[in-house]
Amino acid sequence: MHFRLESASPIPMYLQIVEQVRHAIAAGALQAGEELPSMRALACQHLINPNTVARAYLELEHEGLLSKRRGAGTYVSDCAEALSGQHRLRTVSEMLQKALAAAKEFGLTDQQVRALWEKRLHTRREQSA
Amino acid sequence: MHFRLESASPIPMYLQIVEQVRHAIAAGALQAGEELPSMRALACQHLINPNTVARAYLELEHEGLLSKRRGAGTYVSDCAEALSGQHRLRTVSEMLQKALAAAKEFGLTDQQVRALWEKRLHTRREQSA
DNA sequence: GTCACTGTATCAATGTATGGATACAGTGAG
DNA sequence: CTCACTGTATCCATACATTGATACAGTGAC
Repeated sequence: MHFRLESASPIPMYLQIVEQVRHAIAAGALQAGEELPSMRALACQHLINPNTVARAYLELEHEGLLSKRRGAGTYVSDCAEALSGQHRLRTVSEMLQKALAAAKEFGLTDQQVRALWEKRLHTRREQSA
Repeated sequence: MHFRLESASPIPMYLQIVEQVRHAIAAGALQAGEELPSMRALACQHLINPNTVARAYLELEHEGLLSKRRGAGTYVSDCAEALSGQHRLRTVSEMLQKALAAAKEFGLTDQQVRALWEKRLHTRREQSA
């Protein structure tokens, strides 16, 4: 597992780690049971504090993506891939929910909302093409 | 203009003011040219510091919704309603954009995204009914 | 057991967000 | 002008988020 961490980024280091691990699992680059770099190893490699890595791994453990064994190491949990899928769907769903809530709060009509959606959807297709 | 401010809320006081002014303008409760309560008056009324109100009014001024005259008072700017409309559309559009970006990042198919959208749209209609 | 490795726990340093205290400066009615 | 009102600017207190320093505790190869 290779990390690209930028201390200058506005995104906190521990979140960069969290997101990159999540992404790697989602993309299949990290398989269930695979071992992650130890907290100290990763910390040394990127000149950061082990606590920072610990915090990232802890959050990922809470999400069920990682499972740690004290004295042994940190591993991708068995159900990581399934959880990852659920997590992705839930995340996008919640973002859409919030956008719709804002639209309602703003008093936009269904027509206006649908128009925005179609516009964005087309923009997206052009970008990915 | 009546404010409902809760110091216990997780939303900062100055943001509560910002949002309520935005909402009042969007709803037409505040008309162009109308005067807002002075910073001190509003601060005294809600037992907060004038600086907090100043911060809210400053942000609203940056958005173009308010215009201040030192020594005179704070007023709803002439183009507030138009700006408000643009702002609402842009905000919702950006939220949809972010949701779609996340979906793309997660590798969700167009079908999955559309399914989530339809589901959320139906939920919304039930709620508002 | 010993030792070098794992993760864990506790406390401190720093930066930022939020809100407050206080003094400064412009406006306009009298 | 004078005075009571406007907004403005500067500095401070507190809380919280982020990161670091350091010591503790479990594992497993030898």
